[in-house]
Amino acid sequence: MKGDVFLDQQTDNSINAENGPSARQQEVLTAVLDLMVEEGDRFSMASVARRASCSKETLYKWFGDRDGLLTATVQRQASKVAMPELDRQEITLESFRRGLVGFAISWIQVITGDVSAALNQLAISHASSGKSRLGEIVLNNGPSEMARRLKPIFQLGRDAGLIQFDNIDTIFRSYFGLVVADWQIRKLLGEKTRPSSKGIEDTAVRAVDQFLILYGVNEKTNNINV
Amino acid sequence: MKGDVFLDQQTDNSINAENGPSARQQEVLTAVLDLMVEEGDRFSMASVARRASCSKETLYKWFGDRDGLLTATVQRQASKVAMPELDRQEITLESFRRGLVGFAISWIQVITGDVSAALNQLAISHASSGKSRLGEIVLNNGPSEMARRLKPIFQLGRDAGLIQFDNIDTIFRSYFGLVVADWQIRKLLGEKTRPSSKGIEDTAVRAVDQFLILYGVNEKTNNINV
DNA sequence: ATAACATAGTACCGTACGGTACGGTACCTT
DNA sequence: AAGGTACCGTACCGTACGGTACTATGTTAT
Repeated sequence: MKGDVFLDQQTDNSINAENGPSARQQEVLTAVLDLMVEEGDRFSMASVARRASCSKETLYKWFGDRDGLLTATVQRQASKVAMPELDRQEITLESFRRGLVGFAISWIQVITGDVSAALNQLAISHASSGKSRLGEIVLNNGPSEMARRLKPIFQLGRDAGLIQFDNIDTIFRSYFGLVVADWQIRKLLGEKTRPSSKGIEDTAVRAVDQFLILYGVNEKTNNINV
Repeated sequence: MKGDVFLDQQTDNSINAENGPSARQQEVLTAVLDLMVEEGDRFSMASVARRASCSKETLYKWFGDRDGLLTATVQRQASKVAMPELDRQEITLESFRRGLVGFAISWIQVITGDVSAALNQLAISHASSGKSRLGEIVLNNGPSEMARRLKPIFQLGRDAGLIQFDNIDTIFRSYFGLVVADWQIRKLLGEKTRPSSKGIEDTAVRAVDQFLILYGVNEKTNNINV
């Protein structure tokens, strides 16, 4: 009998809440990510088991069901996608600009990469039917995380007298738009041609130039937020 | 025998190439679109037949297979999504600005709407596994179509001495970024809160203001493209 | 040593769905 | 009236897949 407390002595093998997935479990998640990149959402649990050399039963014991497996993979990987960092020490206009350009370059590289695209595609597929929280997770680790990282930087820039703005959300949205532009949606819709490093760099430099025209104080009268 | 020309006298009931889908066929496609909005990609052929009050056999006779049905729906609908128009007659700075703002408002409304989101989500899901051309179709009717409509407008603006730029692709990308910003990706990832009309208007006005700062000639020294 | 447990491998079950076949009906043409 | 065509409704088939059960093989703890 399934619910019998005397027979039901199995220990709990699902992901450890505090330590996160074990080494072996992470191997499995890596395999899942590979399959995501290769086949989108169309891989089966059997194919995961095959790829990871584990049994299906183990998958279910560890992750509950398919959704749990996807969620664990996205959760682990979304935060792992090499996200740009900005050095808070530097504070001259030139170093500030350099920092923003570097951030922009990394960002464009990430969103036009296969891993990020696969995660977003999967999350978007699932978001449409509201069955899982993958969309939320990716949103939280993508755009929202970028906002979290950038906003303090903008504030530093303002404190240093380099830029000015009223609304932190608005300035973030401007930066987002100028940097990401249509790169992401084109990639998500399957456009094959990835931009060259040169193309990415040019876009980033131009985006930051424009951003500083709009919000920089050195560029005199141009700021509409005064 | 299947290929026997004498026995194989059936007429071709698939979509007429020159006239497009018949009225009845369009009814079916409308039902499919509704299901797309409601359930994403997870509706079955049986549910389509039920909703459209037609037989599955008819679906297959008309559209070949599930992919054909999806393609027909996306193809018909993607171009139908109420896309902003710009009046080419007016040519003063203020009317030019008004035109750009109106276009931006419509655009944001479209991409944050359920129909557009459903089409993009479906196309993105299918793009990941490269099995169908839905991504291409949506890309062609979305971003690429916007570019086709906007570029001549920009050229008009340049001819009228209102804006200046070197590269038509670059100026389009700037406009795209400032207007679309993160609205679309957030919607695609399932963010529930739709922006208010006021919020959309504000964004559009701000985007165009910034756009004109970057590219307008009246705004003096600010243009980096001189 | 031996008992308890974890895991790989595999067989199996139920179901959902894409696709096909067929009977019945309405309409159109001759 | 008779034949043909298009269509609806439904039953059916094969397959793929999520999920479960069972066995065999270590591995660890006592």
